[in-house]
Amino acid sequence: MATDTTRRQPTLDEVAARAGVSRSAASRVLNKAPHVSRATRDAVERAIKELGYLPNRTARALATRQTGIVALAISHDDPELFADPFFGQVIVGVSSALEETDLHLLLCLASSGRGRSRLTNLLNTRGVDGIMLMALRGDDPLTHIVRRAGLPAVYGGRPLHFTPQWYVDSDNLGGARLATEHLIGLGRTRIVTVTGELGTEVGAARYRGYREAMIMAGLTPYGMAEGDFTEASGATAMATLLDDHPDLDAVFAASDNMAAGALRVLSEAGRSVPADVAVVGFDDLGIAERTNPPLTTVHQSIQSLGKEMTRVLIELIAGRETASLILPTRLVRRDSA
Amino acid sequence: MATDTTRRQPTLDEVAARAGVSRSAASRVLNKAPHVSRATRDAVERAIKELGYLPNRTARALATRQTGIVALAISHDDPELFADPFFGQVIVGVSSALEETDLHLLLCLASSGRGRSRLTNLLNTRGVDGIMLMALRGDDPLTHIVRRAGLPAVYGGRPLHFTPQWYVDSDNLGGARLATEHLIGLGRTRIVTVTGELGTEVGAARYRGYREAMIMAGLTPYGMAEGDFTEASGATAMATLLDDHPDLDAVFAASDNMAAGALRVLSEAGRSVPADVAVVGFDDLGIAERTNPPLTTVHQSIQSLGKEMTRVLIELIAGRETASLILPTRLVRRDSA
DNA sequence: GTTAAGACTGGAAGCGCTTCCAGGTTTGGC
DNA sequence: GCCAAACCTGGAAGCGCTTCCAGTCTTAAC
Repeated sequence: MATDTTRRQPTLDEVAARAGVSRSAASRVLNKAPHVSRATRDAVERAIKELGYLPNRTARALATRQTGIVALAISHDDPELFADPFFGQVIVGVSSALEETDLHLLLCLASSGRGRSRLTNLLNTRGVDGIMLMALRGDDPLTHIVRRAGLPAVYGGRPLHFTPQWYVDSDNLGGARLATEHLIGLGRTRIVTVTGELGTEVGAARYRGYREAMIMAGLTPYGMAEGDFTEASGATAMATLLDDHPDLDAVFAASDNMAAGALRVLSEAGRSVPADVAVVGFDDLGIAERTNPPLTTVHQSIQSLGKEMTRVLIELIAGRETASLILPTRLVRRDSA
Repeated sequence: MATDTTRRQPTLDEVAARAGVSRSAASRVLNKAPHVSRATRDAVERAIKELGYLPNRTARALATRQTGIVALAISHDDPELFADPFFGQVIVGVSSALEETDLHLLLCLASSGRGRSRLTNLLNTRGVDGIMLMALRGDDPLTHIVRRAGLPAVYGGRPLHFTPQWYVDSDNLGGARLATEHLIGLGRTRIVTVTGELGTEVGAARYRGYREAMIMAGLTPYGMAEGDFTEASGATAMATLLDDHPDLDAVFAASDNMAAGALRVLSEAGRSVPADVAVVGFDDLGIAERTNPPLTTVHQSIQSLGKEMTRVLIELIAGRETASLILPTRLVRRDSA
């Protein structure tokens, strides 16, 4: 069914023959290896041009044991959540870093068991040169699989209870502290927090940041309710908090989505933001500008996260020295606090 | 730098040796080829298990001339727009269709010239078995590149002025007609439209649907303004339309984003929705539920689009017969109309 | 008891590239 | 003018798998 314009690509042998040199010589000029005379180089290059030769990726991969492909694996229970702009940003970052290399990006949605086993197989059959992992739960089997495969691996974010050798993460702790300190600086004292899932490192770190800031300011953490980063969970959590602490005067939500939910509940409860209650979110991924009022939030650059992960992975693959890193976050002031 | 657990994977030769058969025999059981005796099969399978053998992807690819990888290329001027949930949905759809096969997904963001040349190279070096293309402008050079590569290719949406042999598209024309007819059914007669870019097939088709519905109902298209599918452009267009046709009583926006912009402008202009002006959008990708009031819109399933594209591509690669298709759209009634 | 049609099997030739090695040519320092 | 060191070169051996082919061995029909 495929169109038949598939004229067989010329091979290196044909190039060599046309240039009147051996295949090894041709290969050498192809790879810009040393020990090639000017004459040979010219002849081969001309032959390449005339034949429109392009090296076959697979053959080269077999000989060099390098596929030229890196995987980005996203592990999540619910594939739907992949539609979150978050992942789009990661991909944009990764792609931009890859653009200067001749590595390509293989995307693996490893949500189901099937997806995970496909990924395992991909790694064990040496289908990729390295892998980037995102959104892992603490006990994700993927961590073992990856470790066992013995492939260069970089984590985006750190799983809870396991710090991988190489990772890139946002400064969740610092960001949460920033947010809380901002609220404190506004004179608020009855500050509550809507946390993300505490079973994830992100959720836990942002909660820790809140607590640390409160305690360092001599305040006692005033109240908390756990959400799961979604808008709906933010609304539920906010409702609970209003019940338990009717006199709260500020809330730090560990995600913009949850902050949006909180904002809605607050407005329904007749509290005005920021007059009665100041609100700060976390992420700054678009939605923050569209809430009412626009959300003061902690900005993290997800594109940079993707870009840096990729950079680290490239170094790893090249066998060069590199290091994990934590990317800074910063407060973006809008109207909600 | 890579962890050293990389114990070299056993090869098929080793499996054959251990099973006491030839490599060809081993290969045959691996590929479930006929003409293998029970004894041979058992011996090989045991050896495979004992050695933990897994075939090397690259070697197999070289021998079969099949990489087991398909590309999804997204061409867009602005890589940022990739963060739109739209693409996430496509990917979820593609992944789910791929899950039952042993094909993997290579993602190419071909926005820049560099990205495009990387893609060209990937195709010409036989790096993938087939390709899916999305978001092409009418004159995108990618169409030529792909055609020349002579690889199975499936388009998601049709470029303007060029109907590819294989594509999967949403029924934009029908959807727009549905939306407009709904407005007409509500008794509105001064219906305007905010179009998407008319230089794209989607934009043009949705505009055509609006016109056809109007004319078939004996109404004259009441006014139009071109946007580019974004919220900002929708706001601008709406402002223009209000200026030109102060008495309009309904608007069909060719995307939910633009509808959201229109909604904002209408509310600022003191028009109440749907009482004064009824509004219908297009896409139904999440934002429609969050506008104020919630948006009546035309639903299209982007996940299905991705899934179907993949299905068609798989058939193409397998050399089986298949066909392009147009996916139905349907009206989702909420509060704006 | 033949014999022809199948069922198996292993050898060998690929797939298209890289890279080691040994031999042959140049260099340049003295 | 001599010799070691450096430079070039092509042959050949891989990389790990599939597949064609020509044999050998069964089977079963007559």
